[in-house]
Amino acid sequence: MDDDTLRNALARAEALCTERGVRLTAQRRRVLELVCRAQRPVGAYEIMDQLRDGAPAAPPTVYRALDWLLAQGLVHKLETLHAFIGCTHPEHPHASQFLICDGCGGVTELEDPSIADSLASVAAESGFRPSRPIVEVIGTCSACAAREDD
Amino acid sequence: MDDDTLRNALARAEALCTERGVRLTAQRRRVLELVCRAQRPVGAYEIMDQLRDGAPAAPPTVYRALDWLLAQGLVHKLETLHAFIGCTHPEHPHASQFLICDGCGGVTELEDPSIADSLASVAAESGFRPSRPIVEVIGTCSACAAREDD
DNA sequence: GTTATAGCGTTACATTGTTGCGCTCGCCCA
DNA sequence: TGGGCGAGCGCAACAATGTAACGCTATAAC
Repeated sequence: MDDDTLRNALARAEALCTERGVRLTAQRRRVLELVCRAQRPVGAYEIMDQLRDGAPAAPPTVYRALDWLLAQGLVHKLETLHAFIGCTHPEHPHASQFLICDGCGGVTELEDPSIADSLASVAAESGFRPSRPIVEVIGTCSACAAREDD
Repeated sequence: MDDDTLRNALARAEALCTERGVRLTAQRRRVLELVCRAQRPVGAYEIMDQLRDGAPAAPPTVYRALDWLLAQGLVHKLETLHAFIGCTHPEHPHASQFLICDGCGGVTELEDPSIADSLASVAAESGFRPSRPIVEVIGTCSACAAREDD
């Protein structure tokens, strides 16, 4: 994420929080900035490491910030990687899908209605009420696949 | 899982391994039996606890057995729970989906082609080659929903 | 201003998963 | 038939991730 995009993302987050009447504190903002800047999944302890310069933060501090950012939909957690990534469209609540490349570590966030619909209808058939649908597809991205095919 | 079903599952596993020319050793069988008997997600350390009677097993032993059982498709790992569950139809390779109730902790394994197809086509659009599609839906099962509605 | 509450710091700890090394047992083949 | 080879396992230590509990501080509401 280049500096402009990053500033843009942070500004949007700020606006969203104001609109919602919730507090994007300095800690939360610091963590959000680090997650967004990375443009790849970052672990909680990696965030802590980056925070050592300046005001160091202990695990509970970082996890509290991350939990809050998750609740606000500003970041996502990738369960298979134990890592976090900035949300690409936090304006509305959504059920995302993630394509995770195990070659380069890159992650693509999708928001495909057909998948969400399939999930919802299958769940409905069994009377199940989804609250948090998690879709993480491990595989090889097109760039890495091309490299492998050499 | 009642005793008959369990014995059946173990017998099927045994047959599959013979057919594949791989070794379902005593350790692996013990772990598989514990996972299948539970009928709910069990953690690796929970398995270790159950193994204390008899021959105790250290973490690497249990994880090695679990990794092997995963590779053979005899158990699944639920990433969101850090837990394992017996596969309900290990005969063929498959991409499963899981409905995970956060009320009772019960898990339903599905194998719905519409979801798998949606995932595959969306991945294909971006040139992504899926190797391990993970779908875990957290929510409330019908029984727990009924109880809540009281 | 006073007070209730959300946020944060700190310590200690819990849970989950891994690395490395060496021994043994079963299997293959000369 | 026995020599070697590799898969499997025991063991010790450790790494990574995530939590609990408690009290202080700063912000917001009245």
